[in-house]
Amino acid sequence: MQNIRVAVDAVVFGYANHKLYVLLIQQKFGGSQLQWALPGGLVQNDETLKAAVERELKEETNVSVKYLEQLYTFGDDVHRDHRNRVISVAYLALVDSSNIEIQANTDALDVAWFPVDELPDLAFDHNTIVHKGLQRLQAKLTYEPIGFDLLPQTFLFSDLEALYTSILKKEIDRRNFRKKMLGFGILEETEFYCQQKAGRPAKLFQFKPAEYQRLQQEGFYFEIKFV
Amino acid sequence: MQNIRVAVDAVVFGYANHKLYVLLIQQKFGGSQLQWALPGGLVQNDETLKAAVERELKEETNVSVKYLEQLYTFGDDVHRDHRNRVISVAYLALVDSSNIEIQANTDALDVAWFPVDELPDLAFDHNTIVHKGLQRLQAKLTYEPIGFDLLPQTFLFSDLEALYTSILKKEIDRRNFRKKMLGFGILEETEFYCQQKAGRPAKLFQFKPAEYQRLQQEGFYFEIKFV
DNA sequence: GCAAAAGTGTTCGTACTACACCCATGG
DNA sequence: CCATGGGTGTAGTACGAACACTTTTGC
Repeated sequence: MQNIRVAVDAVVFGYANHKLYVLLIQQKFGGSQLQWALPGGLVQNDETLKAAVERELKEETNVSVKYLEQLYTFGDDVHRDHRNRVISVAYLALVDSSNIEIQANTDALDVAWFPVDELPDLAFDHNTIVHKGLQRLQAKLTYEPIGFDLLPQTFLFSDLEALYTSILKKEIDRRNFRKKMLGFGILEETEFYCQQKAGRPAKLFQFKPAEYQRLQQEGFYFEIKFV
Repeated sequence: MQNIRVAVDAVVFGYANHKLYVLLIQQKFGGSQLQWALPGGLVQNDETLKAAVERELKEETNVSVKYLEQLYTFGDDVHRDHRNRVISVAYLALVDSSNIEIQANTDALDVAWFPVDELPDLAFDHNTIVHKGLQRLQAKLTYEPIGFDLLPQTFLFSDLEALYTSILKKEIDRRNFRKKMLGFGILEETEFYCQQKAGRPAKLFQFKPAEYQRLQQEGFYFEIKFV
């Protein structure tokens, strides 16, 4: 008789201060040590996997995501939990973290953003899962315009550029980057300018998803490459 | 109480006659209509997901694969089976089908290769799974040298080319293709020639995985693009 | 000698790379 | 007037795209 539990976990990325962050929680019923973990939990009998992720995120962290895709299913750690074997379907989520109030909801003791480069030891195999999520994000950034899901609706070009360079850990020429991005025709200049920090005011841009879809159907491919 | 079963299914691709094939089985205890289905079955409590796939493939079809990767987890059809909900972790497998004797083993009534373009109605959501597998294969062909896992160890350049054009359904210039492929430096000319069918005899080539790995670590990227 | 498939080079255009100076604002 | 970050153009190069004839064999 099969005795395996099915869980979902979410790697939720946010971007701020020129750094990539992961959303972590401390579970109420953690037992032994209070380790940080990815938000997630068991799937209910009558809900889809995706619905389960969304429910857990709401219950535990109060975020709602801008982008969500299935990442990978981790099920090879046969003894991850000593009572029942658990396999975990991991999801990758992106949020505009500037626009979000996280809070520990009913099921979580605490919730916080951690810079992805400075993670503590996480529960179970969650470090592995985050790593896989980061790899996926890095790969997808180069061939799908998903970076915009980490930014506010209108954003500065310099932020977009910093997002790419910091997540991919590669340098890039500012002029070439701008030329290429604008060349796609999927960005729109707004009439607004940034409330300055210093220096010359910068135009705010926004991503045009509809235009991207249209172009895509014509055989257009988004692609940002670095040396 | 959670009541969900965990299964694995494999999309096994083979290549022959300039066509891509999928390996299908008819299950012994299919119940109602005898539909064709992907090889697969329930995961045992103490085996990894990958081991489960390999076991089922052996039990049902007697193939051993050259390439195996996790594809996607299908779990949103809450009523796929009316007694228990089942989620299925699908794997993508590639075999050198010229070198394989398939046979219905203990658990299968019948086993056969079907051209991927002429599939019957499959059990459950298996048509969807095959489709996803095909998409993944098409994508990976262009940025990883996995086409070789569908070919015999030594092969003709014309076969390699036909593999690409038929799976990706795009034309390509023979000279440019050859130039590019050889330019990578991951192929080796053997001293053998093809037993002719007609025309000028053709050299046999082989893939050098070790050389590919070496280059990869130096930052080399395999990439085959089409218009 | 002809049918069938294999093998091979060059030209052209495009797209990426590298690179440095001026601009607009706030303090 | 200076510090800060924003905005812009050009020249060189390398790579992909297009394209057609010769070679070797079997029959």
